[in-house]
Amino acid sequence: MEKISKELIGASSIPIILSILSKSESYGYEIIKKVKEISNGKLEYGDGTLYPVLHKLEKKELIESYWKIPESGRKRKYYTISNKGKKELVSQKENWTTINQIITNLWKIEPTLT
Amino acid sequence: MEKISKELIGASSIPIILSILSKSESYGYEIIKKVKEISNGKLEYGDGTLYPVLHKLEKKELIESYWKIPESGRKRKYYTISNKGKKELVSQKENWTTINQIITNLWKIEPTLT
DNA sequence: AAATATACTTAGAAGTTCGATGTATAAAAA
DNA sequence: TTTTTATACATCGAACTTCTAAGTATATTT
Repeated sequence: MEKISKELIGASSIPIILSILSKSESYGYEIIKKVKEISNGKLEYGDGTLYPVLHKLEKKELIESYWKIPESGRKRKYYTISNKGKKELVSQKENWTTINQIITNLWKIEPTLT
Repeated sequence: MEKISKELIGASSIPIILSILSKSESYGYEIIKKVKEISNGKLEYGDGTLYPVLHKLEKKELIESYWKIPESGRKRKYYTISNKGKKELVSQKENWTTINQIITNLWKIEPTLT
C-alpha cells in the first residue's frame, strides 16, 4: 500500500472536505472516518491535520460551524458548506480536472516506457 | 481562465517534471516553456519556482545534471532522469491515480447538486 | 548602444502538514 | 466500581514548501 505524499494530501484535502460537506453537514471526527472509508483506508487524516484545515476553511468563510450539544452523548462542532464554499468547490473541480488532463496527457503520449 | 492553486502546483510539479525528463533530457528554461505549452498556458512556473524544485530533485538523486557549453550560444544545465527517478515516477503515478479516483468518485456519487 | 530574451541562483516571507501533547466526556470492559 | 478505550476538539512547534524578488551573466535583436 502506497503512502500518499504530503503534497498530494495538501492539494486534495480542500476539494475532498468541501465535497463531503456539500452532501451533508458533518463534524471533524466523522470526516476523518468518512475519508478513510471512501478511500479504502488509503487516505487517513490525523486529527492534528484535519482540525487546522477546518479552521482555515472557516476563516476563509468557505464553511460555517456550530456546536451541537445533545441531551445524551457528547457535543460536536458541526460544519456546513457556505455559498462561497460551493463556488470554491466548483472552481477546485475545474482546477483539478485541468491538472489531471495535463498529467494524464503527458503519460499517454509516452506509452509504457519501462 | 482559472488560476491553478499553489497546492495543486506543488502536488503536480514533481510528476510533471519527471515525466518530461523521462522522455528526453532538458534544462530549466526549456521545461518552463514546455509546461506552459502542454498546458495551453494554464500552468506556468516562475523561474524562482522551478529551479529550487530541480535542485531538490537532484539532491534526492531522482535527476542528474551536467553543464553543456556549446561553441556558440549560452551554456545550459541539462537534467536527466535517474533510475531512482524512474521508479519514483511510477510511484507518483500510482499515488496520483489513487487520489484522482477518490475525488472523482466523490463527485460522481453526488450528481450535479447545484 | 540599448533593450530584450535567455539562463541560472539564492534569500527571505509566508504558508503548509504532521506528530505530539493537552483537555474532556461517553461508553465499554474488567 | 474502576479502568480502559473510543470519541471529540484544540494547539504548539518542527520541518518542509512555494513564491516573490533581487542578483548574475550572456546572446540576440532593435
